[in-house]
Amino acid sequence: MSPRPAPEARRAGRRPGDPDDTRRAILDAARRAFAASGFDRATIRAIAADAGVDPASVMHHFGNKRGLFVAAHELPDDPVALFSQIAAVPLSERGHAAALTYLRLFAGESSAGLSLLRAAASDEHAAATLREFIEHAILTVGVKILARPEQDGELRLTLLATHLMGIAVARQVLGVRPLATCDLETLARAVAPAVQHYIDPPG
Amino acid sequence: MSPRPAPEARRAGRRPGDPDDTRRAILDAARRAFAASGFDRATIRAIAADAGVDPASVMHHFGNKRGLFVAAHELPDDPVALFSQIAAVPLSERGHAAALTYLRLFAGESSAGLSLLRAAASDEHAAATLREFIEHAILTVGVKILARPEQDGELRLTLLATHLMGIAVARQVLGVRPLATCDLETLARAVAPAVQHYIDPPG
DNA sequence: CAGAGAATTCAACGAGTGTTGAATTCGAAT
DNA sequence: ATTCGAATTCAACACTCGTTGAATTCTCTG
Repeated sequence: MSPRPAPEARRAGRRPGDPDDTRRAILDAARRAFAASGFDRATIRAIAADAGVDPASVMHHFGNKRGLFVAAHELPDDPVALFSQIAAVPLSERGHAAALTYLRLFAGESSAGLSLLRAAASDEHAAATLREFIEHAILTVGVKILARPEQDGELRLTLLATHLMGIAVARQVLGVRPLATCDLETLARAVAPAVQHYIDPPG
Repeated sequence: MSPRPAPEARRAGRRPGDPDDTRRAILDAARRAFAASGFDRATIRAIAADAGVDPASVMHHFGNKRGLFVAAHELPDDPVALFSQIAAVPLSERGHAAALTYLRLFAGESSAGLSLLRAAASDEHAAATLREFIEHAILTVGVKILARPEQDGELRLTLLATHLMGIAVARQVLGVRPLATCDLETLARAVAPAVQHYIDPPG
């Protein structure tokens, strides 16, 4: 008899308010889902449900699943600023600073770095994105943090980056102890000497 | 008129020969597929086709997809022997030896280590398997390669292992240069000092 | 040689996925 | 006020995948 439909059913049609709120809610849910489950296992239906939205709305805003993934991984952080921050500290403490900076890049529940890393394991597009970020960052700004850039600098910086990426994988993806139950600060202190070695090799 | 069916059609029924050949062919194809595409994207249909076999035959031999995955990742190598090999060389060269041993663990097109690593990115079972292998190997035999096991030995060994795992990820999953285009020997030489630091820290 | 059981294929089911088109409602420009 | 377009939902399609049950052929034992 009552003219309104089922109490919990949302009718079709545009909602009052800013549509960008919907967009942001979808992106947040997508980042959480991709970081937790990787590209394949994260489903648009689950992301839409988490964002309180219909799956078709996700398609409307981002075209397809890959478009959503790409939009969710546009890095707001400028890598130049990231590395400059390391180069600003004295040479003897750059190992610790670099370790902390890199580890933070992959920490957090909806970290774009972690999400990209997870996806890269089985998706060539994600792997290419991460590869190009690493190579580009190293070639353009990374050498600034080195003590003597002339000799094998590119290789050393790459090893530095992959060392810390490996720690992030073990910590956040595999959950290897004692890494997973260790705060970033003490972890950075333990890694600092090795990282410092890549920045400023003796001899 | 000819009584035989279509030329390329294989009839149902048991084949002459050793059924273990089929089993081995399936396992080989599975290792290739899992290492190349990860657990989710590797399909039983593709594995069966690669092995020249019907998908139902895969189910008959291994029960389900996870059973196939587990069977394809039963490690033939004894981790104890692996680490003893490192402990056998003089202390000053253990960094190089450890690097080479670890990197080989993930090298190769159908490496079980690489395959497990790829799968671990999105599968909790695979992640647990790899985590337990790393933790167990370190706790039981890894400490033998250390110069002084007493102080932070567990953490140092874990960092060593994750360093080299990170290199493997960058090399084989992401394809980061110059790592991907570098042979294992020169790579091991470049990493050796950092690894040595974890085995025998100065001071 | 007869029969049990294993190996193999075939065809199909059922579940889950990304995606689409139509219908509906709101905001903004004219 | 009207109209156009954007946002949103609903229902459904098409596809792929893992898995299953029946039918067929081989091997092995007694």
